[in-house]
Amino acid sequence: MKCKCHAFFETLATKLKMDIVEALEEGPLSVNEITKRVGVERSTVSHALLSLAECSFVEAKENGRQRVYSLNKETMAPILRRVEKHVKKYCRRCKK
Amino acid sequence: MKCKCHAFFETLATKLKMDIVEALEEGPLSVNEITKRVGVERSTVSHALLSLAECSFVEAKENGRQRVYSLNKETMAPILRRVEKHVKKYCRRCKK
DNA sequence: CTAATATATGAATAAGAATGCATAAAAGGC
DNA sequence: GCCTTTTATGCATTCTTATTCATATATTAG
Repeated sequence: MKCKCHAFFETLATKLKMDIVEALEEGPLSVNEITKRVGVERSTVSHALLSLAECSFVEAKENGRQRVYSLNKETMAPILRRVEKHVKKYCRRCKK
Repeated sequence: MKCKCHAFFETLATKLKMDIVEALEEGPLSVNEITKRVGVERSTVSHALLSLAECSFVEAKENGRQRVYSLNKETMAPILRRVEKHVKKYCRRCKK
């Protein structure tokens, strides 16, 4: 990497944000719907979504007073596949 | 992802650890050599290397009193390529 | 225009993790 | 066996970041 963008990984480095990413793998969701699934404060979800959006991991579409977020699958899908592969092969904790 | 392994990203989420990864992209290095390149305490590098090794991002080989670390390219190479692609396309900060 | 719903923003706190120092352990040279 | 080199470990401190609360903004309904 030319660009020392550890920010890429920082942005994904919490359970909440990965929970959000996983929720969005199924399809676009509003902030409210996401909040219901991940079980934390709405404002917390907002903060997380904004940081994910800043790095273009998710994208927001206005829909009336709702904001519907969807995953940047172009980037995320292949990376998540790779991660899963690695975890399956190497991670002692995770493969339980 | 079935496995909620945000630990995957946590482990890569600091400048130091990414500096180490980048140094190792060229080829295996001892702790000392790595330390020279990244410009922090040796023990700090040790700590970072251990956490990288725990997640199998790097691997250590004993060589006398040295420990030579090398990158798990199988996992890291494709992921780093993807990250670079994403950054080039989306990251405003990073593409300067 | 007022009330209600949906989301974002800012500031304070709390939590967690990185870093560095001091020390230990392991290996090799003399 | 002792000293030197290399790396690791444990603990204390310092940073950083996530989270929450309180508040603001925006949109729609009535």
